[in-house]
Amino acid sequence: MTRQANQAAEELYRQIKNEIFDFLLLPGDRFTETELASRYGVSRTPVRAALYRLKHEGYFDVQFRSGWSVKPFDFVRFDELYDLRAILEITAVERLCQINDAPLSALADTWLRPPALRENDAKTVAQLDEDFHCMLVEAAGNREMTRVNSEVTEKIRVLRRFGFLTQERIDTTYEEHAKLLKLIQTHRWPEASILLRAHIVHNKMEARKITIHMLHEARESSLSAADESRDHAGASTGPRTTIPAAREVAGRRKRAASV
Amino acid sequence: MTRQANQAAEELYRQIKNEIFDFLLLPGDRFTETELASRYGVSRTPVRAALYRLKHEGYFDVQFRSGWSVKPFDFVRFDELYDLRAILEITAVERLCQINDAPLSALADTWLRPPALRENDAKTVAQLDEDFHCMLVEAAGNREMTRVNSEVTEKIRVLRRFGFLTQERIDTTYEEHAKLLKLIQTHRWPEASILLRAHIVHNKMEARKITIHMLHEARESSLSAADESRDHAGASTGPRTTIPAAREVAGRRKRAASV
DNA sequence: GGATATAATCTTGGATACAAGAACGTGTCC
DNA sequence: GGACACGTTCTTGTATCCAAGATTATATCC
Repeated sequence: MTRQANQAAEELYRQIKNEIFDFLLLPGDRFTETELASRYGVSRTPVRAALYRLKHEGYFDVQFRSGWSVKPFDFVRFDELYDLRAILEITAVERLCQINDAPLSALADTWLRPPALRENDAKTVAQLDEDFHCMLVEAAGNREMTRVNSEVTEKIRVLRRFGFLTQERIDTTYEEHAKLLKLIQTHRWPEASILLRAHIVHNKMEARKITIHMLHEARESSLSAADESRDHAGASTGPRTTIPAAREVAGRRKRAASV
Repeated sequence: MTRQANQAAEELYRQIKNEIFDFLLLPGDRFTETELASRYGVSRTPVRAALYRLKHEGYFDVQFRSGWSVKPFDFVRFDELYDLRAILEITAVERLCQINDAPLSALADTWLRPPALRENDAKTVAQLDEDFHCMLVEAAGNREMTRVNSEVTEKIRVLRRFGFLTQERIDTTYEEHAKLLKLIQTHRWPEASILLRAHIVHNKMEARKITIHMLHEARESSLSAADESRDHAGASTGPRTTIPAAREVAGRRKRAASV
């Protein structure tokens, strides 16, 4: 068994990204490489590799000799990401509508089941929803399209994760996904397209609304809010050694007053 | 004037990427961090930053304790990239067709000029062609779409650069671009879409054909072919200090027999 | 010559050292 | 209190060091 290349850096990349998704690192937060290095018990080298990767993906900024910061929320950018996602998914659905044996049985198993068997946990449904939309694109067969769609999906995860906090949103999601699958299977392209775009826009508005609220909460009571969101999402299961209250991160620096 | 962050690494990133575009680094070539570091007169640290960035963008592979290699050409992947590009550009054109004041005057200046004033140099036309297609997407106004399209454009540049070696290809490009601009200005969406897709597919086939030929040539006579393509494209104008014949790169390693 | 065991050399990943200068705190002056 | 000067601390970017093991070269045996 040959060791994976850049193991520590890869692991850090995932963990730090999860800190953003879990609102442990809030938009505008400032931090240093040394802080992360000591939190994770490694040297600055792999931390820098992970941070630079995340910077190139648009999550962080770095100021020369002055530290790092989490990019502030930019809802115009989120709109553009949602729009790009819609373009890719609608194109995928258009193509799936034109073939007879679209490989969607796994999705059908999850989304066409009777209401009694549906999932109800917000976190679970959020993950299922991501999988649904990504697998739709994947089924269209273009791996580059799939890759870009997955990246876009991750970038809006921080919003999207809050789209399933009410039973009404979960029910709507199940109904719309089921409807979409049926339209694809019966090759009803125009209706499928219209439904999917409405579905995406609807979710976007909902997620944005709740995100602004959550962000406000996290700002108000830093520690408790962070713990709550951590409990709630629970994404980081890795062997984190000593990560004392990540909200302490800002240290003497002031957090920028960004949305 | 505050210094740019990661200056050496950023510059290396551009230069090494250009080595790929210029066929100085051929698909399958193997090399080490130390080689590049001494070629560019820096330490391994910024080289590693640049290489890892390029690796994440899909240009390189790295084997733990065993060196780096240029990803072999994968024409299926190129097809998928061309297809993704077509999706983005056609969507952009669809949207441009629906507005009255599409900001395309700069493009019109370049592509609607009388034949006597046209560019004829292959390298220049290749750059103009890239600009045309990227600005078309940019004009649609979605920055994320623009960003992805630019990345995709770079990834197929290594093929596309050979699409303008004959006068016939240059003339066809001028005619089709002019036609497309007129269709957009007159809001003739279906025709514009069909023309653009045909244009992209046509260019793809042409570029692929020539690329296979060029690759073969570069393999046969390493040094001269490299120098010629360097002269021809001349992309790297930076302050390269001591870069002796980059084709020596492989050293004792064997180059994989990849397309 | 050809195969095999063994030693020398290379290579990456991560830790550490260092330089230039940005941010910060403190003391001083008014 | 407020502004400014100055010295300390902190931070990033790059170079260098080191460990583990992959690769190559060499010696040995048949």
